[in-house]
Amino acid sequence: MQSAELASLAGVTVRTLRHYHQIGILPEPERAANGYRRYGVHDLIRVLKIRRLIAVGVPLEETPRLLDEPLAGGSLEADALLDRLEAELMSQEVRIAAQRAVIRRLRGESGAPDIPPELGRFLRAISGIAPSREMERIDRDQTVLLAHLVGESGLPQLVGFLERLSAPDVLPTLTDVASRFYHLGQHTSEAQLDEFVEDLVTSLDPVLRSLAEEDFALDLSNATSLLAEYSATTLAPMQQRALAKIGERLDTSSEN
Amino acid sequence: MQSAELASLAGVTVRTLRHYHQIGILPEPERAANGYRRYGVHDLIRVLKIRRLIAVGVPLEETPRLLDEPLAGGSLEADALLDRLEAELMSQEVRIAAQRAVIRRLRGESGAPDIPPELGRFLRAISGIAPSREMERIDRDQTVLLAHLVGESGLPQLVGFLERLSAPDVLPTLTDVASRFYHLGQHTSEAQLDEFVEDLVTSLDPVLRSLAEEDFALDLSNATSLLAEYSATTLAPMQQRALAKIGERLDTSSEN
DNA sequence: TTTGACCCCGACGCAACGTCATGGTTTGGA
DNA sequence: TCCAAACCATGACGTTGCGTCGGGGTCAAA
Repeated sequence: MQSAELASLAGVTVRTLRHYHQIGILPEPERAANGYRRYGVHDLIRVLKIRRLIAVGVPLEETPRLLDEPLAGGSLEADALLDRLEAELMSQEVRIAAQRAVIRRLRGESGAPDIPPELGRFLRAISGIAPSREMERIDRDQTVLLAHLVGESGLPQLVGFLERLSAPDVLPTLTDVASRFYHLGQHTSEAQLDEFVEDLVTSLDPVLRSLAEEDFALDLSNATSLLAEYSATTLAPMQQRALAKIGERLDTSSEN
Repeated sequence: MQSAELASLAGVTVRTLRHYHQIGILPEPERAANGYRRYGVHDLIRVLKIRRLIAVGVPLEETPRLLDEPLAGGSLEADALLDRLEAELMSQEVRIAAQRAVIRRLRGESGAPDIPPELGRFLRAISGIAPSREMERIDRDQTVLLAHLVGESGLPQLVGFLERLSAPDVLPTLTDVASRFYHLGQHTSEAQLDEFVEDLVTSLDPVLRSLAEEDFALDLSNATSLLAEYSATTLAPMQQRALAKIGERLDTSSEN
């Protein structure tokens, strides 16, 4: 037999045989006068065994241990091996299941694949009123950031928070406020800015208070600098001023 | 932010950031006077998005396509992407299920991991009478070879064949014959050899005939040379002679 | 004698980083 | 004030199981 014949008999490629020679798990056979390798049936058997082992997940380098001395109390070692292999498979299955869960939820929410699936529907609820794709992107970026900063444990809280904000009784107010926020810009007068802040606080403050009472407390204390940096680098100056004023108002009103 | 800070915030290693720079999916930020990279919150967001994508199975190189233009009719592309990802996961699950099935059967049969699990119990049935580990190994090797040569489609046939041979009414005869075959050697006289062949044919011929009638026809025609080579290189001369004689006897007796 | 179809060896490529090796910078504490 | 610890940087090799060139000999049939 020469290489191609052995390869086709064993169901592998010639390159595979060469690889097995290189890493030393398949002994080099004798050569013919022209330098060609001449394989025998024992080489075929060896390759077949190797393939059986990799089929159950054994790494190539470990195959010699199992092939060259499978007799000496092999049962124990074999059991341990099977345990290791199955543990590996189980962990892979867990990973795959998690990935599929995410994919399914992404499908259900029809969201982009780079946002947390739990928040997709809230984003969709607001995306309609964003006046530009740029604004949409900003919302999404901020969502990604927030979702990560609150951590896995904070995610349900965040979801509850957004659920409250997108409830039928609040949503119209919210979209109105958001739309006005989007359109803040250089053309906005000082009076208009103050009016916006006033409207926002009076319309949303009750909701925020009720949320605070319901223990929806998200701890973002060690993330404020990041969020501040985000605003500073992405929002229009007028929008930043609005945020600052809102912050002041909420601080003073919560001191009561 | 410098590297370590961004890395810990994003839940990755510094090396990972460097890798993302190298393959161009994360833009190099500006440097401080000392050459250190100075990251901003947008870099953090970018890394977080990348991590979300790889978490669902997107290869790193494809992330820019999804991150830099997720808005233009993205829904279609996103759906196709999810389809691809899920298909990939499904194929992995199939592979894993197959591997686990093999492992489970190996556990059940408690066989070595390099033999087909379906044949493990037959091997065990004979392994007890093999007079040496060498003989055991030969049996196992031959089994591996045979199982591969008959192919996936032939395996059930082979199993049926062996089932018949290891049925309670035949097994004692078989073990007796096998044991005598194992012990053939230089010390065996010509008369003893002939006697063995005779005994074997008379005791097993009926079984073989009944199997032949039941359509247990295994086509090994294009494998005879391999099997012959195997015998020639592993069996004792006397054992080879026995096989040859058995072959002759069966040929002539089947001509009837 | 010219194709194909074999054979050989050597070496790079892949995916997503881990892990040195080597050297500069900054900072808090003895 | 000086040192150790903890940052930062670049560069390069290692991992897994082969696929895929590139360059060059060998052997059969046409």
